[in-house]
Amino acid sequence: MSGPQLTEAAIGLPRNFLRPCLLLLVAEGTSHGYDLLDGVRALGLGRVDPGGLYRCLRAMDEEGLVRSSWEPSSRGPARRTYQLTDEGQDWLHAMAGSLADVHHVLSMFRRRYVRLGDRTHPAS
Amino acid sequence: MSGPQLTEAAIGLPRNFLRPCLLLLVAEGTSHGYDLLDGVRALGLGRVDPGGLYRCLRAMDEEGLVRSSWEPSSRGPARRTYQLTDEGQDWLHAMAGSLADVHHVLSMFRRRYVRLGDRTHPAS
DNA sequence: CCCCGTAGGTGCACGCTACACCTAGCGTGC
DNA sequence: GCACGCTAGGTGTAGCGTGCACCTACGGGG
Repeated sequence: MSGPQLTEAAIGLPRNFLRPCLLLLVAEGTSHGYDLLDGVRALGLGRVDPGGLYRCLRAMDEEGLVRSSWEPSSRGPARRTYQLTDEGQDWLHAMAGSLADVHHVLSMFRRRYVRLGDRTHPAS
Repeated sequence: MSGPQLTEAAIGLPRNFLRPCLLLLVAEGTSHGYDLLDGVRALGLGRVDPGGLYRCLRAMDEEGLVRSSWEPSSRGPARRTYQLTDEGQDWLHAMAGSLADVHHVLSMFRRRYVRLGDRTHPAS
């Protein structure tokens, strides 16, 4: 019963993709969680659940990749704002490297897939 | 203790990436598991464990994406050879579409990341 | 006979993910 | 003042893919 089992032909995003996304957004400008939620959605990740996002931010805070500070809001409850640390910047750089690798593998896959289609029904 | 937690700045490949890779390889030509192991490594996935690969093949067999048949080998034990079904081909096509989406998201990320670098230390 | 290489397979624990659900502050309308 | 809704942050938990370790079986050579 163990092993890959899908009822839909969907491929997920890379594992841990939320982290580099959040680091990137925080690097682009200090902001708070609820705002970052929109940011990651805009980055192309559809339907991100807030729970995972806050957990991710918390984890990165504890690991020292970001630093957080509570700031009162003029309207609504206080918000926790995040800023990137030097270590976080290093990680972002490293993760960008890994993502470039993934990007390369996907390009390879696509090439092979297209070539397969050419073989099946060669264009004029 | 739940939530993302990494000790190394590594991003994994997309979830379920083994499936489309195996479907692609089987589509390129009928072969057996032990051979596909080399195939996926050549596709860019480093260090694939045989266990997961066989489980994946078994699952796709049960789902009807591939069909398997035992064939005796001239030297060594018998091998299970796999061939793609029509349904498998549909899935491969659908997965290629999903992977194209992932590829696009990664491109977006990369653009944003590079632009961030330009802002940090603008080139002449 | 034992060992090595080929080929296929199982058990299990870890960790990310997704879904549901909850608390608390603040402003507005009744 | 109170209910309500919006903003903002947070927890609990089950599922499932993944990685690691380990195992069986066949065939050939020393």
